[in-house]
Amino acid sequence: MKSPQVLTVIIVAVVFALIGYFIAGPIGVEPATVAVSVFIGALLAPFISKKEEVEGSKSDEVKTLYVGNLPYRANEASVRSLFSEYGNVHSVRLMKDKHTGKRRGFGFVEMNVADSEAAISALNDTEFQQRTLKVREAKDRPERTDEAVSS
DNA sequence: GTTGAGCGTT
Repeated sequence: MKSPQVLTVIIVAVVFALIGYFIAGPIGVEPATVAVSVFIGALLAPFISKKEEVEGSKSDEVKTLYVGNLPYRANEASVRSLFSEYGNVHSVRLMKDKHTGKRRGFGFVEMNVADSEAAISALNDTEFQQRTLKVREAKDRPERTDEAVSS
C-alpha cells in the first residue's frame, strides 16, 4: 500500500513540475525555479495530508469496554493488570458515587480494538476476586469534550 | 463498616 502511493506521488510531482516548466515562460518567470518549486510542493502536500489521516485513525484504535459485576475491593490497578494481559490498556476508570465516594461496582476500560475483542471473549463471565465479571462493549457516551459552564 | 443490577467523568 505504501510503495505504490509513494511512486504515484513522485510521478504526479514530475508531471506538475513539467507543466509548471512550460507555463512559466509566458508568465515571465524562470522555468527551472517554477519546476523545482512545484515539484517540492507536490511532494510535501500528500505528506502533510497523510499525517492528519494517521492522527485521525489513531483515535479509532481505542475502544471503550464496559466492565460490570466488579467486586467492591477491586481497584484500577488490579483491573488494569488483568486487562493488560490481553492487550494494551489505555485507561481504566472505576465509577464511584460522587457524594459518598464508594465504588459502584462497575467501570470502563479503554484498549485497542483488536485487543478489546480478545479481552471480552477471554474475560467475560470469568471469575475475578470471587466475582463473575461482565465485560462488554461500552455504549456511546455523550461527548462533553468542551469546557462546562463555569462562573 | 453495609449492598449487587447496572453503561459514565475530567
